[in-house]
Amino acid sequence: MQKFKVIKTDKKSKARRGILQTAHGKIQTPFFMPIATSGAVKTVTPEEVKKCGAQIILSNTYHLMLRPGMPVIKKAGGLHKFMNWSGPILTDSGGYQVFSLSKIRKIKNSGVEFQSHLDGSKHLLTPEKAIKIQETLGSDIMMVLDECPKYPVSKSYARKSMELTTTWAIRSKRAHSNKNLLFGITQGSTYKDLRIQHVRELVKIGFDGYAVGGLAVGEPVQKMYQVLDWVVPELPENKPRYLMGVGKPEQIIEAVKRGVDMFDCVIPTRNARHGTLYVWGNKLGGARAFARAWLKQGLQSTPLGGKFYQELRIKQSKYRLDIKPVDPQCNCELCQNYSRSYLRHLFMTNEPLALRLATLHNVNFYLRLMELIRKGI
RNA sequence: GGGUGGGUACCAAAGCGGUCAACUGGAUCAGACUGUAAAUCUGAUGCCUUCGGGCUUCGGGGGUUCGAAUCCCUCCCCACCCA
Repeated sequence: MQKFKVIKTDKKSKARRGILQTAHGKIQTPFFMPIATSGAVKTVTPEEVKKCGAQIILSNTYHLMLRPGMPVIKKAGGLHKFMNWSGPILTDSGGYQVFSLSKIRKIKNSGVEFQSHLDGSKHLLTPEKAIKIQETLGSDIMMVLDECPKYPVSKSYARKSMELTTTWAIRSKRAHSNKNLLFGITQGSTYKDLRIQHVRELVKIGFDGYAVGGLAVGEPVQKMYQVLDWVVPELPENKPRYLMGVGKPEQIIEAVKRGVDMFDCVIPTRNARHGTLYVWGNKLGGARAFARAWLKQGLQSTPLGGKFYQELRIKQSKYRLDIKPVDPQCNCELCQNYSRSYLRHLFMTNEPLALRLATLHNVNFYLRLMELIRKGI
């Protein structure tokens, strides 16, 4: 059975629309996954996330392994039931924690040994174990365990790391025992020959989809786009492509134009909690035409100096007396009912409501963005 | 009326002869955030600056000293206790 189908391709770019079939339903691509690392999109409920238009969310193997632990998940009947999210869930393998928690982990051939940031206990996460945990979670899209190296890395290290990731990919695939999707993750840092070599290796192993990993870890954005230009053409047309951890709105568009179908990022949720709100920078009236323009003309020709949106830092004092909504064009709970002045007040007084409203707004923005992108293709 | 303890930057609060424009919180201001150890983190917060430094501050006034937020005198104010 074909689980991914491209239904439309853009004429002027490599952008494409598609449908990805998962155990918990179909997803329109390109899509964005709000992040629920520990089984919750911070500060909001799954019902609210769904209402924002989320088709799928992302969760994390490493964090759920430590807390609540698999016995709890098993007792609940899987992560979907545990957190009351009935849509698809993609789970990251813990590979990103190799990067983000680099101070408390050791890489071995067998896997990654983490020293828990919670209680100091040691946990060896092997490729097999990562798959097993993800199967226990009931993940619809599982990711192979990989090593996400920092930027910059020496070529020799990048090669070594990449080779390890390949052997882990093979072991992951071998351990994969249910019908849910398993994605490979391509690495190779910013080295062209490594990137190309690695995609080819992974395609040869064969996965349900392919992720481009190891990006947005500090490299210049142009390099990130360049890596996509090397890697995506090597990927099969009939498999979904996932750019892990990206990104800012314009980066998502640039990646879609390069043929990427899937995204996730903490930016909308984390920045919301930190008081940065995403606001459309131009009329959304002719949304479809507008989106099409972004895709075809590129961002240089769009308004606001290449940006079609603004980052509104609501804590700035200039919003103290601003009684306008955060974004008059937005239909979220925040913008429909509350002023900038009030939201700023909620932030300044540390009211938890601030985080919730801001999160709903940003998630709404990102999902709306994806909707426009899909319409534009 | 008597006694005791105090008055330090926007607030709170350290400092008790030089290394003090003054620890530390808070508040405020600005910035960062990319497969979430993040409702977090970084920086700024007397005035001026050619960024070397310069100038005016620790309730008011006076004094001691080479030198005072720090010691002495005096005045003002505050808190608590006793009458």
